[in-house]
Amino acid sequence: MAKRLTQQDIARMAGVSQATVSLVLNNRTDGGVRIAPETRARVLEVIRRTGYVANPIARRLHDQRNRILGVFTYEAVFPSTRADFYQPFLEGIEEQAEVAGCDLLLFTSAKAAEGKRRIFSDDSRIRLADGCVLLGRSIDRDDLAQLVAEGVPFVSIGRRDDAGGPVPHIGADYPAAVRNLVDRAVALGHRRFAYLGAGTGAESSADRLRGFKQAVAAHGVEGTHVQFAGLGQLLDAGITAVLAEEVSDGAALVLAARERGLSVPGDLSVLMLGAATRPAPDDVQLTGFRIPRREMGRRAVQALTEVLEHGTTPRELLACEFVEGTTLGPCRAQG
Amino acid sequence: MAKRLTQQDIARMAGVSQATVSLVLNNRTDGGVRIAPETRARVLEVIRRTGYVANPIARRLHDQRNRILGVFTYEAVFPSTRADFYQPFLEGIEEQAEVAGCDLLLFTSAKAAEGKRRIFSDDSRIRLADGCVLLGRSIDRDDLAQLVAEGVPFVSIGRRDDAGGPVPHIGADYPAAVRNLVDRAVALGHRRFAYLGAGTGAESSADRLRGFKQAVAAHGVEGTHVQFAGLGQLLDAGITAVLAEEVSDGAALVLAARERGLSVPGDLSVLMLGAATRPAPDDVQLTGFRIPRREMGRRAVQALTEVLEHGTTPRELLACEFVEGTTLGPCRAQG
DNA sequence: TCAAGATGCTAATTCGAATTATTACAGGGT
DNA sequence: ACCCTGTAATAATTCGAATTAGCATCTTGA
Repeated sequence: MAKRLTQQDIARMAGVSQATVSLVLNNRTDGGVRIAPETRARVLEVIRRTGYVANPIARRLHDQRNRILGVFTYEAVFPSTRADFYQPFLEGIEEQAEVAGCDLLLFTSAKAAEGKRRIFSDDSRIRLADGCVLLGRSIDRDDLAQLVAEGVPFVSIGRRDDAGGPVPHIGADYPAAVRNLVDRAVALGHRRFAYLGAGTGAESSADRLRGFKQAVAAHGVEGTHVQFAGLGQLLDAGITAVLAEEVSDGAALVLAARERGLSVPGDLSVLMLGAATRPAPDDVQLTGFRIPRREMGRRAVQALTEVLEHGTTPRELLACEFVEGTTLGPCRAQG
Repeated sequence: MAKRLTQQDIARMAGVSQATVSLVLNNRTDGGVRIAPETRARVLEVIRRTGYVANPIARRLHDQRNRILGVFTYEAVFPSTRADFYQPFLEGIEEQAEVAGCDLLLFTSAKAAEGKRRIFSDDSRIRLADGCVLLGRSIDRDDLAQLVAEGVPFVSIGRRDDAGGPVPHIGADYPAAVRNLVDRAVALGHRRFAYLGAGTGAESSADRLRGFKQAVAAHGVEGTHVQFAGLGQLLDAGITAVLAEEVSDGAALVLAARERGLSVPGDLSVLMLGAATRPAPDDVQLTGFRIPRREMGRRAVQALTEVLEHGTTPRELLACEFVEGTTLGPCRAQG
């Protein structure tokens, strides 16, 4: 394996110093730096002849930045079972990283204890990158707290509660998105709502439920929260509009209603709160909203560069776009 | 902007010298190096508390190892239009990188001149990684030659022709896979074959066509190569079995035949040569073979570690699995 | 003629971690 | 006291390029 040429080698060949080679190479003319045209030409000629290129490693050592942005996930991102969830985020991340001229480091080495990666372990590699984007439905609280405490530059995709300090994040504005859906349903005459789903655990779940509660309170209408529920229970309770946290649950409701000969949205309106984490049938056009995943990825990388440059703590919620499906209609229950 | 911690910082906090920190960090016990257990513990404690990791840049400047493997592609890998192609490879790459305890560096910074990234540019970052996996249907010949010439450790996914020297690669054994298809068709009575597709350009295309020519020659049957062809031309020429390089082309043929009231494989057998680079209708079950993409990704990373450890030049073709579809049947043309 | 200024280049240092050579200090034996 | 042998840690150097301070040498102008 032929040894790489160094600036020292070039300098020797051109009969100048290493410093001169560097100055010529970087075309420096500012601040009292002067190189005679013939010297410059001589150096350039040697460089041209030898095909020398600066060693990027050495170059990077000098400035502080590695131009590497980390992407941490608790699980592998490429398996097809996971691709649906991660892919849109990653698309945005990649796009913006390209703009920023940074490379992306996927922390595949993070040892998986109990099937789940950890950010901090015996030899955490998180600081290999200049900064890091965190990706996942929920992030370990202790990991987050440690990141904050240690001042690791990072941005979470998805809003996060404080963890010993504010957590920089780019999230989706679920409360507003859910309120919007309730507003529309109320305008169509609905008065009895149900929120179907966990509504707790991950911030994304809690935020949706919070938006739901705010909205029903604001309108003075009835709103109940059920973790699981069959179609029968909902109908028995006089519910006319269901907001399903999981798209697949919403879709299941629609299918169940159809099987019973009920009409959606005639007899029941079903709204979905964002995207699926489980596969959903695609023959049901649920009304709801779309999470701007790709945009979140982009903004997260932008935010990360802000963190790196100004040490700020950016927090931002992006609006979710309303999706006009076929499962929201006027309430025609007995009034 | 929180400055990165250095070994010097750790040393100060632990009340030792930078050299000691390095020795502890690398767990050096050989060659007369001794660190008192309590000193070691103290240093490790500071490291643990601060979450310090060695700057990969500095480390790489000195010796040669980051435990970072690069992944180079000429285009973004995450956009959904590209995900189908890259994802299975990446899945294998990620899986094996995890086994090897390495992180993956996606070269998103490579500036896109004319819409295409280049491996080598003014400030190539390819050497940030210990080694690199190259991914793409075709790889620029000049880039390849330069990689070989400069002794950059890398492995190409997909067979590559020599470029100023042998190119390390993990490919799919297209010739064997295509020969196998022809063998089966001949056994079913087919005597007039057509190869539909480019058959040139990327090695993967050329390899398929080569396998086709070998097979028809070996059997002494008729085989023609057409870049584009309508169903009519093929039938007029008495072709009974078509091997389509592009899955979508094969599927189109089948649909065209059905529209004409012809039976596949009754009147015409259609075989597909691997996977789709363009979307194909999924209601046609083409007979052909499956490219072991994920396995190729895995093996490429394994091969790369071999390159790194022993400086070898691994070249290997993986077998493609036969896919029993519904479009290959006995030849019932006039015989 | 001699200081002031311009010109052209280089020595020395820096970045962060790894390594080698070396020092410092015990305690033990004579 | 003196030498020897472990033991424990550090100073100094290295990698390749970028940068700064500074040293020669040559022009000018008074």
